[in-house]
Amino acid sequence: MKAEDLLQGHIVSHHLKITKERNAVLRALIDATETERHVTAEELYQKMKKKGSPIGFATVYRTLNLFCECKLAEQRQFGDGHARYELTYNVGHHDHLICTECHKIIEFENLLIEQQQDKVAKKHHFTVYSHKLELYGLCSECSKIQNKGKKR
Amino acid sequence: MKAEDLLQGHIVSHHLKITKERNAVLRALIDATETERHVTAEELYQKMKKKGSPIGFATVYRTLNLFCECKLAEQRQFGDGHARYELTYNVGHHDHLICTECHKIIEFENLLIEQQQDKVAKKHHFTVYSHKLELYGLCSECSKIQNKGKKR
DNA sequence: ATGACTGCAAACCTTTTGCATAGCG
DNA sequence: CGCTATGCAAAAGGTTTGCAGTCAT
Repeated sequence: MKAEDLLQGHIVSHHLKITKERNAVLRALIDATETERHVTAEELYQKMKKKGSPIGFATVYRTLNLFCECKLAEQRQFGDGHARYELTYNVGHHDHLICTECHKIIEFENLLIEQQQDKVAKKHHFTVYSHKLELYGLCSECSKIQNKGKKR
Repeated sequence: MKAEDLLQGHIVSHHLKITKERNAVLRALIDATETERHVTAEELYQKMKKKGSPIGFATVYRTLNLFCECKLAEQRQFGDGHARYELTYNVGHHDHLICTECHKIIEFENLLIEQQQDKVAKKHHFTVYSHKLELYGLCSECSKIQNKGKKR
């Protein structure tokens, strides 16, 4: 089942409507997945403007919220005041390494960590539905640059 | 070295000034540590108003930012649109379990997770300076209520 | 006295909402 | 047709900033 189908199913079952705007946002989000992956509403807005399918800002936000509701996408806050959206459908869970210098984002998975999280949750009698793990620091390149600066 | 001394040191070395407002915010933040621990600017503002040391909103924010700069406190975003501040000085690192229903926040530490994080960082040649791990779900009490509701 | 700090209100910025119009089903 | 979606602009909500006056050093 493709992302498009999940969206269509959700739309049909909730008596919503398929529109060219919703399709366009989904396509833009899928495109973004190939490259940056974590996109802001503004970035999507600009992308679609350039691509010749201009769309209102409000519609971008409304559409992204719709996507989040049907679990097609997830919203994340990396702390710069801009919400970022990420396609999650058919993508395994993963966490993030974030370079505070060049803003590069690397994804990773670690089973052992997930297992420990379950243990912690159980210990506190929590029913955990989701989690976020973010490591902030310098990527390999930015570490090098930093070190150069420090020598003498 | 106490938190007050750290602040004073930072203030003196940066040619800033010790004021009753800054002292009051620090005291309010220390007080909060005993109970809720993760406080919003608004909560501090209200707390200080009630305590008879009213303060401007802008000053609360400016002071909290100052605290973050000198590593006395940290800002966190738990996703409800309110930045929360937490005293970090002399407090070991910890992560958070967050109840999405009653907003209870439980802190925990897990060495194994930290070790795995180091491994992941090393694998990607990252120099990690900080991290956030947040588990979202229902606390024991809210889980119970939820279950009750589900039983026809 | 000098320069930093405060309070107030206005400005900011991102996100949401109201309303009239357009368009899917 | 009926009802939802869109676009625009205005509103909202949290945080920051400018300014004139106050206060620490």
